[in-house]
Amino acid sequence: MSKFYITTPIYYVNGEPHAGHAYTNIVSDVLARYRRLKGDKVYFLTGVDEHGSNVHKAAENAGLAPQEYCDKMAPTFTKLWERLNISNDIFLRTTSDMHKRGALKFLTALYNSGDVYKGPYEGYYCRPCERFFPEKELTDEKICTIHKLPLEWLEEENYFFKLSKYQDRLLAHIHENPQFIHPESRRNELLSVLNSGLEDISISRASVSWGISLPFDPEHIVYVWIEALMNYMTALGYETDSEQYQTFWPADVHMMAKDITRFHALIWPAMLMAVNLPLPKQIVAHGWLTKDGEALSKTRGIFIDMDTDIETYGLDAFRYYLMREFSFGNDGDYRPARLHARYNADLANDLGNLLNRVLGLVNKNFEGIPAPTTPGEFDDEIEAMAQTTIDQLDAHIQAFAFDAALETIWEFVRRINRYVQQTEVWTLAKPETIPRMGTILYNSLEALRIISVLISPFIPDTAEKIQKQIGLTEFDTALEWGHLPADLAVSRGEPIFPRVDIKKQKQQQPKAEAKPQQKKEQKTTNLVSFADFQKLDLRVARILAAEPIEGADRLLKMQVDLGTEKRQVVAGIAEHYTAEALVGKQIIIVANLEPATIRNVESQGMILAGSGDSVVLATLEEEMPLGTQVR
RNA sequence: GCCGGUGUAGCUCAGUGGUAGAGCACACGACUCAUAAUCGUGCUGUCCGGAGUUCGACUCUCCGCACCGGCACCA
Repeated sequence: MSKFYITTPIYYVNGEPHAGHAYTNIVSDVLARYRRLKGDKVYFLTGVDEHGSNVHKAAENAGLAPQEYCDKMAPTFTKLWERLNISNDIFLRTTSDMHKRGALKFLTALYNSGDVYKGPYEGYYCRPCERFFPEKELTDEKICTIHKLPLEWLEEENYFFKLSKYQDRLLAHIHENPQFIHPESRRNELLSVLNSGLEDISISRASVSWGISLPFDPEHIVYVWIEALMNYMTALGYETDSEQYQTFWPADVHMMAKDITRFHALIWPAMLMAVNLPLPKQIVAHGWLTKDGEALSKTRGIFIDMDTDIETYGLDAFRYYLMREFSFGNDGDYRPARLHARYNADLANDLGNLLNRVLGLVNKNFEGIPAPTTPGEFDDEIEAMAQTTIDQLDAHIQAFAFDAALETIWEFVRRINRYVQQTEVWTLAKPETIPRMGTILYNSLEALRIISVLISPFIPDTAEKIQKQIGLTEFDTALEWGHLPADLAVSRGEPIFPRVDIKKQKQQQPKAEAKPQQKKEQKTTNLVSFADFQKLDLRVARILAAEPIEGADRLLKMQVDLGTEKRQVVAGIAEHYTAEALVGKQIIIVANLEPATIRNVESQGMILAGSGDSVVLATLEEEMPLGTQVR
């Protein structure tokens, strides 16, 4: 027996959980359940990240104290995990004492390692850019390449972690442990990041108040990302060096979406190296979900309506679909129509109907499950296939190939349907053949029992339902053929997956179309005086010509007519507008913005556009003379 | 623009240096124990395009196109 510690990220509480979170946790849940099935000692962590300025702001907007806000938000996550049947062993909140104390201990250790140093963070700073210029970008004149303004020499107090020091060790580790980052595409990506060099990272924020103070300098709050990573250890009781911690650290799998691999595969291991602790075994990244081919977007109201689909098809169908249809690691397109197809074809027709037909025959012809007294054709093949299915499943799960894993199980399901068909069991209810009939039905039920065990990590409720109908009172996880006792009283109930016809589904459509989510009110924190506003010179202009800028995906160079003069402007809208589509359009530009050079092209103004998940140019309701002031 | 990946039946995808496969969908047939289920048979493909290596390439090399991801760019 080995141990298996799997973690999901801890999610920011400044928003409701969505389908992406659900996917991460379901995948992790499948792995956790599978390992438990194999007899491993499993610890499964999920939780929420409650600190940092984003949470602070969200609380303010909600008119709550940060802690109050967190207390209100955390249950939206726990409720979802219950709904999705997530079998986590702990739900960690970063405002818990356990976490805070553990974090302090870790930070102290990190500090004592000598790899933390206090600024002064000195560098050339551009105020309009609000950022420091890295060495690489500095010119001899020490001028901001964007604003053409002299850079200021600035010193800011900050704590840093010597990430750069670990570049070689990280490289070596990734090379020596090919499994460390999964899938390989992410691994390659991170190797290329490593090869281009690491810079030290700031681990504290002086301007933030909602968080954990550095134990060695209470004036500073630990940067929320750094704090969050430590949760994987604090959740085990790192602070007290508990038995739990001794048993389970290092983590076997850190599961996450692809966007946060850098923190987990580079920064976190380097931090652990610094304090001389073992590294997690595997960083595993999955892709993002899209919906009917479109990126999810709050503002455009594109989201996955889990509630409706779970209501229509049941939780297990939802879990099954996510695991069966998506190729793990790649982005997956969530399509309710596909869920529907999978539900009817795989769950209702193949599996549900198989159980139903076999139990029907047992009910009609026997008192309880018949004993397998009379071997015959195909029996050995079925039994052998049970074993190969078990073996192949294991290989696929090791490789995170959940789609292949389920496909393998379903090949077996289909084989049993064929077995029933080939043997024509229903014709054997005659005195001379009834023992053979009983044997075939026993074999079919035993196959179904093993199938129920194999699918239990994916669709646990269904697995239980199957065993209940077979007549088992306690869930039997044995994978040995023949474990099913004869004479059990079966209790054939309602079909476990009643077919859902399309009409029904269509009726649900209006509901699914739903409400584009209302944009959360964003409180404007920085008020601007009217005088300041008046400084802006906004004007109506027309685009005369537009062309892409070579070497930049997002930029378009445009000639615009202001009535009195013509200007050249650069705008980052190439991903949303083609050059041709722009010509002739009336738009609004900021006419008195200081010129800037972008990608060696001078921009003498700025075009206004709504800018969120998509980008839409700002125009006037009706055309007006060029040069008209906008205010 | 740089780095990496993908491009195979209507759909989702597997695959091998020797002239292509699975599931779904579709058509026809069988069967009737079962949830209009199941089983069988069949169906369609310029295996992205071009050039090259080879006796022979979908599979290797190069060039190109499209799409996806990472980085840069986003006044």
